[in-house]
Formats: sequence, structure tokens, C-alpha cells
Amino acid sequence: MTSINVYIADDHPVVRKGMVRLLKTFERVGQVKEAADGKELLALLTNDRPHIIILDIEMPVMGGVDTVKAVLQRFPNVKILILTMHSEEVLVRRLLDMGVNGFLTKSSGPEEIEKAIYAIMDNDFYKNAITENAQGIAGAEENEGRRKLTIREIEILLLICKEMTSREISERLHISEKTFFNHRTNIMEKTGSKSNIGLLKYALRKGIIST
Amino acid sequence: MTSINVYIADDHPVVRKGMVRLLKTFERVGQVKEAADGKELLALLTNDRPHIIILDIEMPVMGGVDTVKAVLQRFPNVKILILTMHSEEVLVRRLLDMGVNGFLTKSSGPEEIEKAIYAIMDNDFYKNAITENAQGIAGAEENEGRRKLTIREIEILLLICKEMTSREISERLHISEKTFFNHRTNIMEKTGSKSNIGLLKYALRKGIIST
DNA sequence: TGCCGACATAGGAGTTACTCCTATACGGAT
DNA sequence: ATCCGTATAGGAGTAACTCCTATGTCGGCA
Repeated sequence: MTSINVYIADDHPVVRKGMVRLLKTFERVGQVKEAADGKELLALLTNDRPHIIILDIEMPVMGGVDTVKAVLQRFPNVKILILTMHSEEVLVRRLLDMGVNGFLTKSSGPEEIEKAIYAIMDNDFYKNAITENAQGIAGAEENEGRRKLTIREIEILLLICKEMTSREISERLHISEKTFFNHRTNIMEKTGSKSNIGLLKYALRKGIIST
Repeated sequence: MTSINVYIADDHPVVRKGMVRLLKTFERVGQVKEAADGKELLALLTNDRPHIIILDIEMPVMGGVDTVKAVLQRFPNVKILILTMHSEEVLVRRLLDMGVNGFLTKSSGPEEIEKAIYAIMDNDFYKNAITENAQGIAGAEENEGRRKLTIREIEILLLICKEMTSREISERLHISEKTFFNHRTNIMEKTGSKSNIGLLKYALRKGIIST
């Protein structure tokens, strides 16, 4: 078995650098490259491509979700390991549907990270509490009669819950405010909310965010 | 010792009727009267007055806070026992400052209710987990440098967290929308929030509401 | 007794947030 | 070939909100 090339994308230098240093200590890991956001990561991919990409799901410039989409569209065989703060259940579910290969929290220890990388290389998937949990709620959500939120909608819901204004969110996502409002209206319809207050409560109930 | 006269104000007929029936079984309890809201309660008080008033803090027509204020202003010697759903810490603190004599949740058992009534008659105060808890947070809140929320502000914050619109809230409180916005702005300033999302998060952190 | 500060109230004028309806484009399922 | 779901966005109107100013009340305090 040849060595595993790993790229990491995370906007927090501390996390990123620490991860790079850690990865290099792993026996089976070969080349390691880093990027501060999705755009940088995609730039790296023009020349060569890694076996595994470790991706922070909450990056400012190009969000994790967009990055997953872009990467998998161009290189369907690249494995993706998601770094997530809180285990946002619905979001995890969507990312799994997109073909992501595993999840880690930023508080994971070195052993777990190494285990995840090897599991993904050998079995194509790293199974842990986060992914287990997501299986459970998939069904539950269906039962409520309401349609599922799309990835874009979850992305928007997360930003709303961060106390960002409509302007800020639309600028961040490079869409018009109109489009933002359309999404927001759709989310409210799907979640049975009347306002941002209702949206935040929904996100809390569903574990999309934690208090 | 003569028997204790108790009035109860609660907008939920089930709770109210149940409470009336229960109270009548207590040995030391004499006359029992009921009201569906603060206005009705005050009307009862024109003729005679009870030893203890049991008050639901979340009533639609005339809120519990207003009722407490009105009752104590006219009859400082009447004891007040608050019925509360969630133990909203900051609110409890304020009500204690106003001179309320004890708290019960609606899930309290008959024995606890009887105990509370006797404790208030005999010692002027019913001490339990809810009141204990409020003592603790009083200090914590002071430390943050920000001024305390007033009762009115907490009342408004609660309604905001219920996903009510500005119009609905101002109508409910019989104030102009302008006044509502002034309060809201002040609350945001005091709590360091930028929007309703921030207010809800604050309320959750402080235990003013529960998820 | 008289004053001051905190609180609750509210108007005017302006800005931002948002709804409702309509419409286009694209990619995947049937 | 068609259709549905998704993402995009404009026009026109309404609701929500800010900022500044101002008033009455009440309780404490000099």
C-alpha cells in the first residue's frame, strides 16, 4: 500500500497548522497540503489531487458545503472527511447524501483522526457517533410530512442562527437579498416557523445548532 | 388559627378548576374563589380580600406581572404564590424583589401546594428549588457590567421569544409599537444582542425560557 | 420639599427587512 | 421530451425597525 496524500482546508490557522503537524506523524500518511478556504483548496487541486481532503464545514470565504459540491463534481473519487464543531444532524445527513466519507469534531484526539483516515482509505467510510446519529434522524424528519431542507437552505439557516442580517448573509453567499428572502420564506414554510425566532428554535430542536 | 381564604387566577380552566377542587380538600383552607385573568381577580378584590392569591404568571388578558404589581399596590399584605411553567430565573428574581411569597410549577403535587400555602401563612415565604436558584443568579447577572433588565423588559423579552410580532406584542400589552421598539432596543443594548436571534439566545443562556 | 434619575410611554422621519407575485435557468427523474 | 425541484432574482408594496426627541410618573435623596 502506497502512502496516503491528505489535504486540509480550515480557516483557523491554529487548527490547520496543528492538523498538518499531526498528519505528518501518521505512518501511512505521505504528502500533506493545506488551504485556508474552499477556493484555495480548489486551486491546489488543479495540479494534483490527494486521496483524502479534510474539510472544515464552517469556513468564511467558500463554505464547506460549496467546497464539497465543487470537489466531488470534478473528482468523484476523492474522499472527504468533514470537520464539524457541533454535530448538526440535518446537515450531516445532507452531506452524507452528497457522498462525504466521514465526520470528525475538532475535539477529536490524534488516534481518532488516524483511525478515520485509515477507515476511509480501506473501507471508504468512517463510522462514528455522528454518522450513526444522522441515520436515526433521517427517518424522523420524513415523518413530519414536511419536505426536507435542501443543503442551500441549511446553509442559510445556519447563517440566520448566527445573528447575521439579510444583507450580510446575501453578501456572504454572493446572492441577491431577494434570493435570500426566497430561501428564508421556503425554510419557514418547511419548518412551520413565522420568524427568525421560530427558525432558531427549529434549528435547536433538530440539533442543527447547539445553544 | 382561623381558616385560610385563597383566590386563584389562571386562564386555563382545567388547571383553575382542578386547583379549586384541590384547595377545598385542604384542612386549613376556607373560602376559595377563582378568576380567569388579572382583571377578574382585581374585580374580586373590591369586595373582600383573601389571605393568599395563587397566580399564573402567563395569562393573556392581564399578565401576571401587572397583576402582582396592581394587587400589592392596593393590598400590600396579601400573600402571592406564583404558578410558573418553566422556572424563568431572571423573572423569578424580579418577582421576588417585588415581594412575591413563593413559586410553584404546574406540575407540583397536591402535598407541595398544601405545604406552600401553609409555609407562606406561617413564615411569610415558601422556599423551594425555584427560589433557591434565583438567589444564585442574582449576583452573577450583576457582574457582567450590564444593567439588569426591568420587569417590563423581561415581560417583553418573553413575548418576543414566543415568536410574536411587534404588532401582536404591542396590542397584548396595550402600548404603541413605538414603545415596544424602544423597550426592545433597550433590551438589545443591555443584553448585547443585535436582533431577535440574539435575544432568544440570551434568554436561553439565562434560563428565562427553556428550549 | 424639591430635585434627579430610572422607567415607561410615544411621535416624526427615515431606513431596512420582508412578503407576494412573477419569471428564468438548470439538472435530474420519468 | 417533459416535468419537478432547486436556485436565482426583479417590481411593488407593507411591516419592522432605528434614531432623535419628549412627556409623565415614581421613588429616593439632599
